Amino acid sequence: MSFRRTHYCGELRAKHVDEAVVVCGWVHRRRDHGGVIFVDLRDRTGLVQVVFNPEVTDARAFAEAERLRSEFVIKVEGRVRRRLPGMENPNLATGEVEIYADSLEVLNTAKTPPFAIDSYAAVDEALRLKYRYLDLRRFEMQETLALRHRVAKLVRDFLDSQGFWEIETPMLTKSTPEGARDFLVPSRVQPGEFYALPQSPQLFKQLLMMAGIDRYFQIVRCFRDEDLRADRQPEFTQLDIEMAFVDRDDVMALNEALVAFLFKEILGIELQLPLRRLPYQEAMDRYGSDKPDTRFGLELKDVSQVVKDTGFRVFSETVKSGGVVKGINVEGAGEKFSRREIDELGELASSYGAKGLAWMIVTQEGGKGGIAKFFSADELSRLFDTMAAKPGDLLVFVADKYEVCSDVLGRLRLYLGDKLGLIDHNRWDLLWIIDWPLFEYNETEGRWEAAHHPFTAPLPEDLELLETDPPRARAQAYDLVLNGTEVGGGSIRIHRRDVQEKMFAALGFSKEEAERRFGFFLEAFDYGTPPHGGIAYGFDRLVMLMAGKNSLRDVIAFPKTASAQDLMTGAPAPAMDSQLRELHIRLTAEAERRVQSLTLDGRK
RNA sequence: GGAACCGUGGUGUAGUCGGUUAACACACCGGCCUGUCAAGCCGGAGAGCGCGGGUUCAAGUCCCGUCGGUUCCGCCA
Repeated sequence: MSFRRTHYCGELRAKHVDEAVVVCGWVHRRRDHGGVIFVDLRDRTGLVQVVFNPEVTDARAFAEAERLRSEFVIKVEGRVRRRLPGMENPNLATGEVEIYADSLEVLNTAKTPPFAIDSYAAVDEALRLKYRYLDLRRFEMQETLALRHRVAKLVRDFLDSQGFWEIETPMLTKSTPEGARDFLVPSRVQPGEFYALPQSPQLFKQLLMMAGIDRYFQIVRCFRDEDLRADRQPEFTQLDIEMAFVDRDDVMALNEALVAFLFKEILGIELQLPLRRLPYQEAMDRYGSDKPDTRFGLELKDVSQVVKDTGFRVFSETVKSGGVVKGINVEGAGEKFSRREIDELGELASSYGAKGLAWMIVTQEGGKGGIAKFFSADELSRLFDTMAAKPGDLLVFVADKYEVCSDVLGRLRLYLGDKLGLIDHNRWDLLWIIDWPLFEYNETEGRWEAAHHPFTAPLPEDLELLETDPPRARAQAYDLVLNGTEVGGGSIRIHRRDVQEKMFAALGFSKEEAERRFGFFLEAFDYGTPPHGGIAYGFDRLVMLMAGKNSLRDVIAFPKTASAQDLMTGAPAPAMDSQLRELHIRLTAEAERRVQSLTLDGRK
């Protein structure tokens, strides 16, 4: 059967007047005036008004039109007419014209959908996800999917023009050491053994460099079995890039050009290049974050030196025992905030891990409230100096280890920036965070770990530190931060076996363990590995920010809920006993009981 | 693993300090209607309040548990 569609609904304009057209789509809305019937016909390009007029339309088609309902799928043959003067609809791209229908074919009827496709009212997200194919019919969702497609297309165009090859890497692979929990896939053929789904193609892209591919990229699905957030899904997409014979500046320059290209093409924005580079340590000092939102102030100030001898013991003792006292000047909030709001800040600080939040309000006479009474006039004036405080300001302080102070105040800063409306949402704030530490301390495990991953090269001048003082070693790593969200991160990689072995040693891997986990990779170093480096973007996150969305679910066609379920397909679901047997898997008694109850309730 | 918020016709909401018939808008069904475009007018049907238990003379309203959604902490780069 041929549909002979001549145009998409949303593309009809005045220039098409008098043309005979065939359009197909869904009935978006229907206005039945008894005599004349208007149908807004929808496809992915937009709406066009179709007119069924008994004086023009043949009687059979008109009778059919009377039975049309929302979401019926129809084909209309007709003629494009200019709308009568005064009848144009400026809200519609096709509003200058309409189609006079000659014939109508109902290709499919439709039940009334569980929520309105044409409404902009918020719909319960669970319902949207259950009927995702209906949700995706909404213009807003289609626009986002189109944007995502265009970003992907432009990425491919740009990287192709720069000599990159798109190469696929395995989904069924071996666990890579990226800290997150792996999704495992049982092997039927090798009883008791498992594949891991990739957390990223890290090792493969380095092996491609070893293979002489020189420039590789991939838009690739990655998997991490950790709890979800608005900006975290268990399966997500990375834009993965790797290049050989490059240094840090080469990689950063290429990526700046890429991002500038995307911003210009998608958003019409000219980025100022090169992008700002902020050393990690400075970001932590000033913003308490390794992905600072620098669209607003409220910077952190270190007052340790000012308060180290004060009578307020919480402060002086902290400094004496090697901690720091840092604060934020919440400008104007001394007058604006109620006591209740200040207490809320304290509760927030506690929930972020602070022992407490010290505060005071700056007045003409000095300070009042909170901890003001513990300080002499002289101490207050030096404190206000450091904090750049003026009457009416609210000062908040955390006294603790450096890491705790930074983290707590960094989070409070974000909360306050939002609460006080200091964030300019029209600004695109892009910057690099560079000079990362190579290692970071894992409190729970009680050991040093790779801050980025164990293949990150140290700064050349810090190579020595790998053996003498690892915690001080800095990495040739760089993160790209957009409006306070990490959108990409990468590094120059280690390309010499001796350095890689030192790295493993610094991480406390025994020779045997390194051999067992990465033997194949270490061996590859012996066969001529070029210097190389790259980056990986959170593709969904990038699209989310460019689309102005707050949730990853809005830029993924079929996302999972916060409890990692797919409400449409019902995944995950119990497996059949026969499947489990083939895979050599037996459920625990607890899992067995749970599956039983799911089945009995009819939930699965 | 923890916390908070939410769950009332198909959808979005209201429902006060527990009180007798659960309200409104949209959608839906029928009728009228030849220029609307979130069409209009008239009429109608549709929920016992996520589920289970408890307190009470009486429970959308209070309590406990549970399921689901969302957000945050932990986790995750």
